[in-house]
Amino acid sequence: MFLFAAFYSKRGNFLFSDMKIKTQRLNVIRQLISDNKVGSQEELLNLLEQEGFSTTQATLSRDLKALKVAKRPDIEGGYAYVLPEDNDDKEDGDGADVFPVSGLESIEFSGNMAVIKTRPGFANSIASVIDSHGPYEVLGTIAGDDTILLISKEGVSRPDVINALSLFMPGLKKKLV
Amino acid sequence: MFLFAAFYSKRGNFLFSDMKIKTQRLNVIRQLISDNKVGSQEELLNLLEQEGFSTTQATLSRDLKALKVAKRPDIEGGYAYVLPEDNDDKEDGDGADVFPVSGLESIEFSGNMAVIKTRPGFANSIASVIDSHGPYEVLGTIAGDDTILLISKEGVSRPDVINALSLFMPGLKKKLV
DNA sequence: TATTGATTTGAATAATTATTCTTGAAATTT
DNA sequence: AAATTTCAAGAATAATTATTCAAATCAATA
Repeated sequence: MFLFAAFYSKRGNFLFSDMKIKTQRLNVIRQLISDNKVGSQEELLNLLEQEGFSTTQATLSRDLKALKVAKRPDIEGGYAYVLPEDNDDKEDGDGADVFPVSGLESIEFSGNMAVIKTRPGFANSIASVIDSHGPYEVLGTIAGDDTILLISKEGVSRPDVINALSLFMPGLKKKLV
Repeated sequence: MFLFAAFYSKRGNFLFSDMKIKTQRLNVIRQLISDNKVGSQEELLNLLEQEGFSTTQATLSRDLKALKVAKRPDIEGGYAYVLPEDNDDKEDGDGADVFPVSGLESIEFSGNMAVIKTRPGFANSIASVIDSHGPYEVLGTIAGDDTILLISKEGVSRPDVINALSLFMPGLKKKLV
């Protein structure tokens, strides 16, 4: 008998908590959407099945809302879901930084928090970028002059936070302490 | 009896052609969406009524598709339509140019075409920006090294083209010859 | 251990949006 | 001037998506 027991849900998925499986699913959804052209929730449902996730359209609707995924007309006639970061087509060759990456110094975790150091005066603008994207994994931020305190949602791992932020903060991973 | 007759449609709208009224409506839709927070097509329908446009949900669905308007979850729980350019939240204070505006020299019309002059080597990147946004009013572009030829859709006026391009080409109006 | 509260989720349903089918008006051709 | 083609758009409907409601699970507390 183990001290740390694992559970199976009624749907047969391995889980330590509902929270955990939900976060996993959200991450997979993000990947699926950015890799494939997904035109409907039913389509996404099938892709998720192939990844071993069994769920329903209702849940997907909620997930997509949580991830702030937009549905937009595709150039090729149909529709496609897009992640909040993908909205502006990246790298047109000349594309300057939309994000003030230059101001970013470091990011380091402690517990369910991260401390982000910036160049003096940059904390607010960077924090407001984070806030405006409102990633699911982030509970909130407080910015001083050169430091941001970021509180992550319970049950969310550090890689989850890093991945979520990286979507709109290019080069973030290089700043990890 | 006049040589140039004006017509009224069965719906009582003044028009010289269906094309004309459609283009007008598309422009108004763009404005309404960027000014107000519009959460559904029915809502948009009402706003359009107030602007003097009488139409149906079916037409709006088609219009929004033509304009490549996306529907995305709003920060405040609901949903909101967003123009293809608005996708990234504007002016966070530090916002650098996403668009290579610096390369733009001039734009001048002739017939249903416009000739856009750029700094040497910029034509392609600028044209690809235009193409990637795929505005309704633009039929297509051809880029050389420092010149772009833009063909506008029939029935579309010059201001229509300018307005459409201005949405993602800041400062364009100043370059008008 | 019961109880309470908070969360996630599925099923059913409501609401919304896309499309089909058709009509009518304008442009084009014969 | 007919005849033909093209395009816009409404009505109806199909398809899709959001939400309501109930059930189940986990966490926290008495």
